[in-house]
Amino acid sequence: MTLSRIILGFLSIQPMSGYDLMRAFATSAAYFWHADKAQIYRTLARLVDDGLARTEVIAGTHAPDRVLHHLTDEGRLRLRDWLAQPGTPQSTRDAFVARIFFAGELGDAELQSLIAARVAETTAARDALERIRAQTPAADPATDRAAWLRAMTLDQGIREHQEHLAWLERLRNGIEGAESA
Amino acid sequence: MTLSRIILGFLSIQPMSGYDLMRAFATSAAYFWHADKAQIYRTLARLVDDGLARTEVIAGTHAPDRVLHHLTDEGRLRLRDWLAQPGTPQSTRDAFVARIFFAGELGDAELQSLIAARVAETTAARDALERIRAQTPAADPATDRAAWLRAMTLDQGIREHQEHLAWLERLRNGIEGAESA
DNA sequence: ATCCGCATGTAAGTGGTTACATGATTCG
DNA sequence: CGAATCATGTAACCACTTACATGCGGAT
Repeated sequence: MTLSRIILGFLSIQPMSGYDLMRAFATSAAYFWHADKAQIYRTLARLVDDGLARTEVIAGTHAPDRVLHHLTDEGRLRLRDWLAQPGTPQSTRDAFVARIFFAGELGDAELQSLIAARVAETTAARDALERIRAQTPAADPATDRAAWLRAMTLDQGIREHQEHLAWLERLRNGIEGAESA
Repeated sequence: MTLSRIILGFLSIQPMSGYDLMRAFATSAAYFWHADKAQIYRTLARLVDDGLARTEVIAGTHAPDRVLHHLTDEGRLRLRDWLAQPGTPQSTRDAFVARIFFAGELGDAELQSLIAARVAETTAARDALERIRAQTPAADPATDRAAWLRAMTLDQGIREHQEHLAWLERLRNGIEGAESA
């Protein structure tokens, strides 16, 4: 359900192919939603079946055909309904934090190596978001609210990764301190 | 998979019934993992089938029977394997942030009411975590690392909720500023 | 020639949610 | 005496992941 509405959201910005959406989920949407390509193609097919999107085939000139998906009027209405709906409280799931919670029995070296791997992942994710932000013109809430809201979610994504890195650093220091004590 | 390992993690602290686990997921684990009761009972049954846990029925004296689940030696090994494994990068999913990302077409009032609802939710979640922390004795990494790691995840949960509230406040202010301009 | 990126999808399996079901105890 | 909480589970459905599958064009 949420995935289908997020796809409608992207189509409301511009018509997109399944592949375009894959890239959107891997980049701009990475901070708030993840979607697999199998899911994307399946969901697009359902949106077309339900009349919320329609397809337009662009013959490949020097590339494979692209199947562009346009939002229909019905689709735009449904998107709006979803946007205005107060969300059901979301369900957090983070396997790394779960590991740390139960990691009392692990040795110092194992813990530090888990943390180091996570630092690398988080840094890469933050840098990817920062690269997107660098390509995005500054936006003002009064003149272009849609762009401003997108910039605000991006900023928050970067900030959260930054906070997460600070936490990992505190963990690292705590373990080191205990080791030398 | 991750759910089954988290359950092993809880059983490694103490034997628990399905109901105990439900409460654990609703309280101490709320920050990093959510699990439905149907899932919990199904997964517990599978752990027993696979020999990673065993049951002990406690006859109810003035309450229904409880089925306590104990970790087996095999279960403890598998838990350790999972803990030491470098995690597959997790997949974020937050429907609220997704809404904000696409909410350009919503009116000020609708946006503010979405934000207000989220502030209420997040405040409640943060307060619930703070109540748990208040009941938890301070832990030191050198003396009781397991307790210290649990306290660190709890702290980080609280801090993230706090950060989220600060972001919601910036959103609120931006919308208000644009309105009056 | 070979690899990488573009572009599309299907099939099978696993994980997660919602609705259905039951019955005792405790508190107001 | 009614509602909430404790305690257990099942069935059906829906969402998500992983592996399989194909083929073109451009770069090295």
